[in-house]
Amino acid sequence: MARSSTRPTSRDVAHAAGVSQAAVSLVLGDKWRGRVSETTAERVRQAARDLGYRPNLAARNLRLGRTRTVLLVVPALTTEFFAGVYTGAARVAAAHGFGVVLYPSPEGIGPARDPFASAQAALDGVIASSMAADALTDIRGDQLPLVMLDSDPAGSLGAATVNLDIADGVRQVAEHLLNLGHRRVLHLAADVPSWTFEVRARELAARMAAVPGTEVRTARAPISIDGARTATEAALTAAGPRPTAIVCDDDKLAAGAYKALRRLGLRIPDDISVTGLDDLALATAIDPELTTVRLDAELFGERGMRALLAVLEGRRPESGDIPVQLVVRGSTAPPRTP
Amino acid sequence: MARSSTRPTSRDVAHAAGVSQAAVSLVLGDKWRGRVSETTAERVRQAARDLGYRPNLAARNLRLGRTRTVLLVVPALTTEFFAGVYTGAARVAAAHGFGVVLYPSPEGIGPARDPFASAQAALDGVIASSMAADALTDIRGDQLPLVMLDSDPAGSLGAATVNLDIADGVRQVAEHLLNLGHRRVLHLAADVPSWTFEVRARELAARMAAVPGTEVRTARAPISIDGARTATEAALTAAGPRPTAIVCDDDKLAAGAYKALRRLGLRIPDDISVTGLDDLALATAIDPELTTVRLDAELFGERGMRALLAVLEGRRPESGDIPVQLVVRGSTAPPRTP
DNA sequence: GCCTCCAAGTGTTACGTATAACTTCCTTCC
DNA sequence: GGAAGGAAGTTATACGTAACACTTGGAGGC
Repeated sequence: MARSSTRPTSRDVAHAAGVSQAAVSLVLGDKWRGRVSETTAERVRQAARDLGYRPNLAARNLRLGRTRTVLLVVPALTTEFFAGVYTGAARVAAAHGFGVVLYPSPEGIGPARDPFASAQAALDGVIASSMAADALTDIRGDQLPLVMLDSDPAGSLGAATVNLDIADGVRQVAEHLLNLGHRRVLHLAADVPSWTFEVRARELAARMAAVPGTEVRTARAPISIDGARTATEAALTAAGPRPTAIVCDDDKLAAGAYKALRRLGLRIPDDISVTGLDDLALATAIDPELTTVRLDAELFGERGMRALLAVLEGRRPESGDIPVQLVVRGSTAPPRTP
Repeated sequence: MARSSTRPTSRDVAHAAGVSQAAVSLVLGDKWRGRVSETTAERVRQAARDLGYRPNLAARNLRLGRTRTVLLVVPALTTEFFAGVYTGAARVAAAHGFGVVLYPSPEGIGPARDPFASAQAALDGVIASSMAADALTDIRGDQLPLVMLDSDPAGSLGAATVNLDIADGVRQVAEHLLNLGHRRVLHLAADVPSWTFEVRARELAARMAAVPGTEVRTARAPISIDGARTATEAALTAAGPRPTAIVCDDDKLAAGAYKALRRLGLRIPDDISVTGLDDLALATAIDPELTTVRLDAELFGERGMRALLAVLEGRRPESGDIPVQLVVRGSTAPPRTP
């Protein structure tokens, strides 16, 4: 009988089934067709079940030289957006026998900022959000296959990129506001150095500038409700004509803008329109519901994982941005008076 | 020179430094004092740096028979609550040389529901939220050290438990509402079979029953804004006197209740009071700001990890529930008329 | 001058798995 | 009846690391 104190190994299973360890490996690895008889295979499977055998992953990983595990580096877990990205990536990964380990780029996790130290797991590759760029120096150190999410295709050091078509989303927002008649816009920008936010600023400016008489002012805020509230209040109490619409870099900032507007006694959308970007649950929790751009987070994660699998298999990753769509709700309306 | 195509091993480092592989292991493992001279040690470290050596974790894990990696099983990533739990757990883990791998119990991730298959990594232990109970059968299969978060201390099969003092939080909510004069309460309950929600129902009922003339009705809803809205609308349009307060099992449900009340033309808190539980960012994003119970998610995670470390080292985990605190905001007021 | 002891290493092994290479036995075919 | 070939396994090995047991050369003690 096997030693009960320690986990059973494939050798224990072999002994119990009266075969060699190699046979166990063949059977459980599903490579036994034509090499082991059906009856023996069943005997092995039964023994494995009886002993509660689980293969030692460390040994398997060492032997195979790969782990079928990838790391997903995200900026934070505070919104369901990256939860969606994980879900999509994990679904594709599972279909290919891969696992996904999550590394939330830390804010205050402490000294071990190294994702590899933190995740301990041996990895085959990495998918990283550009917003978590601070964690990436370590990653480029190892030369693990890398896929960047929402990152500048030109400046990614040759890593494959998968992008949402944020530029088009901002374009849709701008057209929507212009069509409603807005000309003076406040851009509530995320105070985070990341390509995905630079794109918003650039595209909004370009689109508005195409129409004469428009004006875009910019306020910067950290991505938090309170930070956005403060920045919005400051921007709206400053000198000059009040903007008729606020374009926010994401929904969380928009929620902060809502709070500022309530404090200032301004009504949405009567006095001022507000738009977001993400379409989180938050967008329909606030009143009025937020006009925003829906991002398909799960598809984003799926595409990221598929791109990484392509890199791992030496194929070229699928190209083309992921489409996004404006969702018009109650927070936008024509400006009151021209 | 080392083969450039494949990752350098400790043997490559040894060769470069002109020492044996054993010496490299001693130096880099920080066990060289009195065994290797300072100059040799420095030479080894330099060689390791030059080659960009990273130890092969699979080999180390196999050799040591442990991975210094634990799995954190959470029900979902859709709120910042479990992000906080992760942050706390990861902080403590890092201080002890451990890594934390996240397994969000899937809703629709697909066939590989097995956390071990999904996380691939070899694990030393598991911390699991009771809300993710569906994933736990596999976990009990292996006899990995296990710590349960927010789980019935009596029914946890001997696993260590770490709990928030939810009962006390509900008690505080009930006292607050009773003091304001509320007697007819609707309990908007999460339609999830979990101890942490059972506690809420039990404690609320007990506390209200202590005062004569009180009445607690219950509505069940899935934990989503829309589900909560629907359930609340149904409950409030049913026959019988309208409740003067709604006690929600968490903040997300409260946000749904807000939407239902807006649709029904009822004002908060004038017509009806609402309370939540969690104190998410959402709680201050909605209008009026939500009276709720603040849970210290990070401390929860820290305590969970410390308990698991205790189990791994054969010590007894710290006992005692984690205190929580009522935060009174604008969503509660005395009922209009008695 | 010989024994002891310590510093500074090296040789070797085991962890558990997957698989290439080999063996053995039985059937089939000419 | 002997060779060929396939079915059903087994034997042996390597993956990269950590650590135990051993070696060597010199310093120190009496």
